[in-house]
Amino acid sequence: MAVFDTFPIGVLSDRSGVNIETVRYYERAGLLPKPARSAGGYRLYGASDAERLSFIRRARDLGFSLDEIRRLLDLADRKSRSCNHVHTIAVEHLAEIRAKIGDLQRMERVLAKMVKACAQGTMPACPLLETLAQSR
Amino acid sequence: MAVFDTFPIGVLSDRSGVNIETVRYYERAGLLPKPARSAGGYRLYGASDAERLSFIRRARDLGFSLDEIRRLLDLADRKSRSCNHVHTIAVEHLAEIRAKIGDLQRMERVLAKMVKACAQGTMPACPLLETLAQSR
DNA sequence: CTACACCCTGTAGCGACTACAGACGCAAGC
DNA sequence: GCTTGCGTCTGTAGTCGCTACAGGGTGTAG
Repeated sequence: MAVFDTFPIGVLSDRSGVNIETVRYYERAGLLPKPARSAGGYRLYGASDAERLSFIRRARDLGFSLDEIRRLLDLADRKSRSCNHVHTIAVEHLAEIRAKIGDLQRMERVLAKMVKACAQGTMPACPLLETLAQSR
Repeated sequence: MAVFDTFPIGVLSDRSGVNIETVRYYERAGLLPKPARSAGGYRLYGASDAERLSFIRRARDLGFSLDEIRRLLDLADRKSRSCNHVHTIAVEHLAEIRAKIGDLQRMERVLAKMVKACAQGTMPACPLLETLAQSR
């Protein structure tokens, strides 16, 4: 019968799409539990580790910081799954994302205006540099 | 008559709104020239340094990397003010900003949907955590 | 038995700062 | 002239989220 099938770090890396070095980094950072080891000292992972790592990767893709993810994992681990806490973290994070979008859009507007004003030819003075040089 | 009036780093910091430590960092990073020194070894700055630092700060506010700023300053210093180069740097940077905005907007959509699906009450299972845990 | 891919630890690097520790400079008050 | 107290100096280490080695050990297929 199939016992717990375990796999080394390279397989985990391939399955989850997370770099080997990053996996070890997550372990050091306390996001992944310390895995079992083979006789020779190799890390041995199981299916639950792959799941956890996938969770981390998806949360990273959504822009959560490792600290936020740590808190999410804690909530999941403790099964004190008070949806409240999770909801709070997500809402705060959403606000951060929206603020960043706003900042970038403001930058975009200013830059686009500058670029438009700057003729691409070679000119005695560059309006782009001058715009930046002006004191406000 | 007023000779070159110079001022120490703290005044430069106040005038430009750039942290003292950051000013020294910019010097190490080659963005600011090495300033004159007082008999006691204090850095002595002049008006042109304040201008240069303000240029850097405004460019940073627009999201230019220090490397991009170094290139912009080089162009300005050499007076080989080929507007072409400056324009190219700005256009590339604008594309980066737009890409970032796109990424963040995608994150926002996914997160907002998740948050909406998650009732704020205390539930046995949290739809938010589950959404993240699902394999795709 | 050898070759080779894989894995191990530990350390250093990135970018753009920020935060010290421990020493020195400088101006004003007494 | 001496003390007080702030400003400044250098050098180093920390932050975040990785990534990239060096220099060794492990596991396995031919």
